[in-house]
Amino acid sequence: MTRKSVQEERRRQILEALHKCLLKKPFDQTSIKDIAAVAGLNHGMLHYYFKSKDDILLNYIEHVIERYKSLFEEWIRSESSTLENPTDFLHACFDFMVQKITLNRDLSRIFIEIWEIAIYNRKVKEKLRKAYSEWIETVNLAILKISNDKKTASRLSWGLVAFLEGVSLFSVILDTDTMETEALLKDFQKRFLKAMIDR
Amino acid sequence: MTRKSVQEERRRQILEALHKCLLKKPFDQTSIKDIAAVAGLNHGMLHYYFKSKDDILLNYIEHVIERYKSLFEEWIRSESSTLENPTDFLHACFDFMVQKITLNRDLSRIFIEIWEIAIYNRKVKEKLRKAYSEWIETVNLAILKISNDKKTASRLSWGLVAFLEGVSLFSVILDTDTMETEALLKDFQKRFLKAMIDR
Amino acid sequence: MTRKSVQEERRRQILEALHKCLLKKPFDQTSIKDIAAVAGLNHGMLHYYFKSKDDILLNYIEHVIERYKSLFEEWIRSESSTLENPTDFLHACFDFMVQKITLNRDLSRIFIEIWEIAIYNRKVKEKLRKAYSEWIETVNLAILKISNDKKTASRLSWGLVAFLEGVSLFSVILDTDTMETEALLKDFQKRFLKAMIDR
Amino acid sequence: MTRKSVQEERRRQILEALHKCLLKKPFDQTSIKDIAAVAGLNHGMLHYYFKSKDDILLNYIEHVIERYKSLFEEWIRSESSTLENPTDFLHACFDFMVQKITLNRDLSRIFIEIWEIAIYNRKVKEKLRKAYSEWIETVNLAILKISNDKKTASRLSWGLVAFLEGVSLFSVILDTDTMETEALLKDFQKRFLKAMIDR
DNA sequence: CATGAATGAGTTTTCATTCAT
DNA sequence: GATGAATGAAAACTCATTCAT
Repeated sequence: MTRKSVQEERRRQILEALHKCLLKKPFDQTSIKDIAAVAGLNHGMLHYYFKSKDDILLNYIEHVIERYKSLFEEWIRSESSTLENPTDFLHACFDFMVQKITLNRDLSRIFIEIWEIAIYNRKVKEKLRKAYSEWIETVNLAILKISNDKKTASRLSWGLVAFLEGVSLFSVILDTDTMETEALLKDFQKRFLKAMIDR
Repeated sequence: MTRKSVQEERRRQILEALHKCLLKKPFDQTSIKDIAAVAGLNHGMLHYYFKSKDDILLNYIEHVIERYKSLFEEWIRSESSTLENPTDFLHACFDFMVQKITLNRDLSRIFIEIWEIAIYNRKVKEKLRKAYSEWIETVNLAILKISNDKKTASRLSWGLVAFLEGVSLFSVILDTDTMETEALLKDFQKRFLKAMIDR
Repeated sequence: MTRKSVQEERRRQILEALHKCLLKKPFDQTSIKDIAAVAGLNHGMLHYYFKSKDDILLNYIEHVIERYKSLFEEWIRSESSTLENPTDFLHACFDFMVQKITLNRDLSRIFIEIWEIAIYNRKVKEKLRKAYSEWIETVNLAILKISNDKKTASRLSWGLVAFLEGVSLFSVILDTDTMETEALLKDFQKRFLKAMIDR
Repeated sequence: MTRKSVQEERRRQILEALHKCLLKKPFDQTSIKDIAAVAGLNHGMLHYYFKSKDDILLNYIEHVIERYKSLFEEWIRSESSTLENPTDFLHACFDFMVQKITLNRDLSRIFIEIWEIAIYNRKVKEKLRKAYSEWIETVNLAILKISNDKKTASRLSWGLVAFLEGVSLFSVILDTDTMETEALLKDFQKRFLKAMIDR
């Protein structure tokens, strides 16, 4: 492994360790030593690879966002050819988002943590805003393929993503059964998404 | 002022100070001294009136939830007589929730903080779950007055509240213009709520 | 009750409350409020009746010492007439000390606390020294009635009281069964005390 | 210096600092910062090397007990060969205990502190009980070599150690001159120990 | 006399960060 | 590149004491 890649590997190790830590404790209550222990590294190393504890957080958030963004992009690339029908694509898109994001409990927990951080941290907020904007825009583009009402498409995409995040929040806070949440979303998809788009 | 009322006054002062603090910093980064300074009290007093920092938080959350619950109940009491038509009532109910809760930015910020705390704190989670369950149930009852499909009503109320919380989240995270958010919600109300209910 | 006696009554209440507290926690870990709660008084009153927390302690120690001193003196007064035989008196004296002091577990615990305080507190040490000196002198006088060897009598009394305090310590630290401790002391009395004195 | 030895060195430094502190102030009034100052360390280090203030105390007590236990064991190993006569051994044993323990004023002060702590602290009490039991047993074995009466040997050893601890207490509380205490103990040894054993 | 609100110094403990080895 | 010792700031919490009512 090249020197560069060792560095990258270590950095990823650390970010993944933070991920595991965040499933147990909020960031503020997670110490550098906690993360180091989970990463199997000496805590001094974390300061070698990152400027500060906050720097680790910032990189972690970027990392999570990137991961899901590329997952999405990859999926689009692989599916767009097979799903040429815009309506089918929109449905598949909804399915993907629901399965990979909304119903992913660990991810939901992590994002609630990230939302909170964003509220008080300008940099994190900016990253988050950008990520959500892109997500909404992707949905918007899919909707625009079957609807010419720009205003409606814009609001619909915004509202749809907001709805999914609300569902993700509730599934965690209310400990809703995943099957029931899924059924609810399917129901929603059948009735509303269809109705809306078919307008 | 009587002894009793000094006690109550001080406790309220402290909870309100925490409220102001939470608009600036997350709870974990808010020290007892910070709260005391905002409340204009000696920090020792906070331990005189509350068992611990956590006790302040728990009381604060209860206080916020109670405030909005009673606001809601009061509204229902004052409106239920004038809105005998179930559909009108449901719309008015939606309006109320949107205006007092969803579009209340400070409240939204505070709740994002509370969601995060709930993720890692059983007691807070329980309080939150109870509050949301009651809110959903209230909506459910309103829906049931115009629909006999229990399953649908249940999902609809759950989804509606989740949607509102998603919107509240996005309006804060994306810094969406309040007017636009309001318009979006009105749009939603016009198209979907109506459609759904009239089914 | 006169004003004076109310004062005295309150003071005694407080000292007795401290006594109860000391059976549970060391003085340093006993707060003024703890004592007040046990005494059934407002904690502010403790500062009205005593100069400071330390002042309560000093008065308490004096109080305990006085109580046992007067108990002893009273006993001597009541017994000295019936026990004219010096040897009988010495044995009765030993019995009294063993029963009232050495085997009194609560008292032993309290005195271990007082010893410790005395180590670091000149005033307490002085009080304690005086009390032990008087005790030893009392025993010395009893011994001198049956022995003319002043040096031996002096050492014997000193050693005897030291022994009793060592036994009291061990009965508490080693949780020795009281019956066994008593038997041991009886044994000691039979063999040594007798032997020594009869010399 | 190796890593390991730095650790050990620091820990010893801290325990010795506590020792010095305890000669001046009771443990409860000795702060972590006091100990750190005497040890010449940053107070944060004390929490690096020990879990808590209580952990320091527990280790200190163990350390003191171990030190005297091994001193004793070492002495026995070196003397047992030269003192084959059981009576001589018992006398030498008594001499050793008197010189190293009973007449050691600093040690006596420290132990009065430890007794007090033991009264309210189960762990400390257990350690102390074990140490005294072993000490008593050692004496018991020495006595059994010259006496076949098990019951008497057992009581004698218990009483002898209690006596020595009582003397140690009095020498500190009454500020008895060390020479006089020593003479008293020699006297005791001559008369009683001999008498007892020769029975 | 009695109350309990208020003060402020002091305590243990945690931790991000630095740095010599 | 590692390691772990060291620092120092800051946290929550306790409490003797004072004092207005």
